[in-house]
Amino acid sequence: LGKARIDEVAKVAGVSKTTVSHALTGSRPVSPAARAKVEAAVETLGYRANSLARGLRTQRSLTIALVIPDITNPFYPMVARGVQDAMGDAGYQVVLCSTDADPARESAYIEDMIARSVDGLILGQLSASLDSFSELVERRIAVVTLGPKPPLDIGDQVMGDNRVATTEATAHLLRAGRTRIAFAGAGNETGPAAERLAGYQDALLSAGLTLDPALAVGSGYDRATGSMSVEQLLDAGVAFDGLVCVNDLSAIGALDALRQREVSVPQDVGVVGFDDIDAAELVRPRLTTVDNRAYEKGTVCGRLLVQRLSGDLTGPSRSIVVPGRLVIRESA
Amino acid sequence: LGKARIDEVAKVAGVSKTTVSHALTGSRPVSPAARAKVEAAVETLGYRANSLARGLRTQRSLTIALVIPDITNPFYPMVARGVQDAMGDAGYQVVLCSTDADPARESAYIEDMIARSVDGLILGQLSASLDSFSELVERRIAVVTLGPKPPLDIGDQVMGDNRVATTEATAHLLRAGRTRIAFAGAGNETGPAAERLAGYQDALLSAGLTLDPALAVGSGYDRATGSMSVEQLLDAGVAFDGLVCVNDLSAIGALDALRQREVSVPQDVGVVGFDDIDAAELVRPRLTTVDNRAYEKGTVCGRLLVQRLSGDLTGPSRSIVVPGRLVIRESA
DNA sequence: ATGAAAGCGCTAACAC
DNA sequence: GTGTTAGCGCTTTCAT
Repeated sequence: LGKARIDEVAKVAGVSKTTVSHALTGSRPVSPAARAKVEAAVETLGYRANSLARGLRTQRSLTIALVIPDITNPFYPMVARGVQDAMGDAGYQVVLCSTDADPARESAYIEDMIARSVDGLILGQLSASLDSFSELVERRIAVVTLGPKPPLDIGDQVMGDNRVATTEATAHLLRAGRTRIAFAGAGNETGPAAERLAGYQDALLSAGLTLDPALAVGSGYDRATGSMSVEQLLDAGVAFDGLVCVNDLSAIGALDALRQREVSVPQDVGVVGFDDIDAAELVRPRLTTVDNRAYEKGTVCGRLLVQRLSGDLTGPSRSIVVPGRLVIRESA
Repeated sequence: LGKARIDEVAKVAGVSKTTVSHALTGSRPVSPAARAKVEAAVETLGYRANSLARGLRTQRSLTIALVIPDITNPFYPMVARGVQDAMGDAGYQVVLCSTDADPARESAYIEDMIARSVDGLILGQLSASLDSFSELVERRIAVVTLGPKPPLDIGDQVMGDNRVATTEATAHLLRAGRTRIAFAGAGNETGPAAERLAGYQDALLSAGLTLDPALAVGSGYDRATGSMSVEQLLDAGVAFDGLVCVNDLSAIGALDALRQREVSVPQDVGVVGFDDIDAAELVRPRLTTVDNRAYEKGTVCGRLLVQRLSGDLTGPSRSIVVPGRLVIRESA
């Protein structure tokens, strides 16, 4: 049991390999009688087609790879689950590759996945050189990118709306009557920070406020970013009654620093984060933040890829935005 | 570029397919001259061996699958990273399969991975029927299990020491002079809870205390488990000055309930958790807990599998314990 | 040190 | 509706 090949199934069923193959894949009509015999033989032998051989022959592996920068970042496991849920039903196997944000590793994974004849690729964050990408284009491998627009058009993209969502989060602070609103993580050159900062500025401007550079502080995406931002503001004697943080981790750091300096949240200062990581609900006060909808992004990526692979979707690359959603808790 | 096959490399290099193959895999001596020509041809053509064809021929895929119950449980991503770090250097590709704790899905994944000729399997939590397992044994696929001892001997195992670690955590409470120590999550039938409860009891007994059934409350592994346990104790008027929780999530729930009932931690009650999830450091007071060493467990699994696959390790299944480590923070 | 040829297990023309 | 046969791209005897 377990190591049977298609010839044996054919022999036991009393038909040819061809018929077994077609009965199993449904690639051409098979008489009910033959089908029944094949199914019985498969059952008794515990047969399962060798997918290496099948893939070699068909040039399709029913496998797609999800390449992400960091599997320990809780955002990506949720994305992965969404992708799996969207593609599993279509019969695709999802292979997860975590690159640790190392461009060399990303290239290596992509090349390896090509060598393994994956049918498609979902790239969670682009850092690799364009070399690997051009190969993707040449080989006509279906690609979906998750995140900001890549320099080269290599496939469909799904992205968030950092700017709009942050505008909304900032507006929430404004609606509470706050007017001196700071931004923690303003100094980041790369990543989504710039868009979030812009969204924050949009909100202030459309509320008729002026931008005070003294209120835009800090850089990075970790807890230290938040605490240092708060300390910088406090030490400089900059008055503020609201704080928009570049992400949840920095917001949690900010909460720490505010508690330490005996500034009460949300009474004295309202704080909002971005991401809605698990910890946002665990800290006290519970963090008001923007749900970046990792799971939904995963399902959108998966559906897009399935459509491309099945030919249901053709034509130029699409770009889909999955809007963030404000989650109001206690911190603002 | 990119779609070259071995014949083309051979032609460009002016040698036979055979020589190209051996030059690339090192499976037999090749003259320096031939090797140089092959390498040049590979370079110019951007050749990469098709791993489906290679696997079909060699019956090895240099791929192993890591089957885990839930990718959104932060424990497993850390394990995955450990496995990857341990196996990547040996040239193995790690494929992650998340089963959502669904036995059917687990079986399906295992069978699928067999069909894909994976060389080995790391099983993060056993729930599948023994059917799939027996096939693993028949096919002599290398298996490492992570977690409690499986009913059938299917390979090496690496596990934690829930009991001993919980004894240590409880002893930490005892050393602080606490004598009325409760356990939250005592009602769990399955999983690691039973071992942890036993460890807690061990500690009390060896401190010369008697076990008060009124102090063993709650069931489950989530935050509600912890809050409800605390409320049950408080409502029943059971005095306690220490609380051992079955895991961090329940400990965080307990912290919530204690704050709500105005019991101060660690002054009135010392609280310890288990797992050391990220949130343990994020809650206030910071949670004292047991680091279950996910990354180390992953590397141990990976190393074990590499040794089995390379033949460096033979003989009966081994069982390796990765001890937990007490992390003292503020809650006790 | 090198090559010719067989074949891993499967599917898909092509014939009937 | 079914079977025969030729490969998919690679490794590996076996022969030189």
